[in-house]
Amino acid sequence: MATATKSEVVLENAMARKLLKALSDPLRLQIIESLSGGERCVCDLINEIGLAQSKISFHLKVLKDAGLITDRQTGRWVYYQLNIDSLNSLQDWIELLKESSQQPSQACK
Amino acid sequence: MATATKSEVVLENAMARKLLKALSDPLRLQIIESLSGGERCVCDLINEIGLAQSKISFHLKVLKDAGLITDRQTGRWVYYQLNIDSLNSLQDWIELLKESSQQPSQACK
DNA sequence: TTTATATATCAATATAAATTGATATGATGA
DNA sequence: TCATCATATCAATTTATATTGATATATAAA
Repeated sequence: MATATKSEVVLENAMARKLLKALSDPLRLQIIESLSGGERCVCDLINEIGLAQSKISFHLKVLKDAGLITDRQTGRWVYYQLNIDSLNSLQDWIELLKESSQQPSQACK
Repeated sequence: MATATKSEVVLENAMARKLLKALSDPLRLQIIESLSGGERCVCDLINEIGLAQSKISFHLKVLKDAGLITDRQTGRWVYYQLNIDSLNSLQDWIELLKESSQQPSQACK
């Protein structure tokens, strides 16, 4: 795993915060899991997940604003896809967390 | 990356949901980042983060319930540490998401 | 014992986020 | 042009979550 300078870590933290927030809703996770099988148009997501269109649309926007998904429009349809870069960033952030996390504390007194 | 059966994926999803929810608060992220430097007692966290004790305590409980951190008591002090297993699970979950996510959709019509 | 210290919990309140139902936008085909 | 369809947006409401300040618990020191 690549090392990171302090300022890179800080940048990653801000990004991680955004990503994690976006991933913290169960309906958004359903969307993410659906998209993990490949690109989907909104109409398919609505059918698959079986919930109100405005709801799906709202959560897609949250995910897109966080950079977790990208969209492309073709005619009337909009297709969404997972953004692999954001997932990689999140994995990197977790990797950094692990690095020196197992050092025991000094005893308090 | 190891493959996973369908049922393993489902299990991981439930765990991922819990972990992501717990990680979705900025104060909890501060705690996590502090613990990423190694084990800390609550008193140190309070000083480092500079916030009300009951607040820190509340968020530590959320993180612990999610399995992200473990605690050990010594005398009056309680020490918290990141749970590496939970971080690994999260990384694995992300890895699975990526696997076939780049397949393009069929066109809608 | 009594007192002090570290941490946890709780009820009340405040804040943030999600849902709903309606409407808007923008593309297509009749 | 008009009607229809896919998607996005919005205001009002509901629901979930975090904060606050006070109190409880448990350990240890005096």
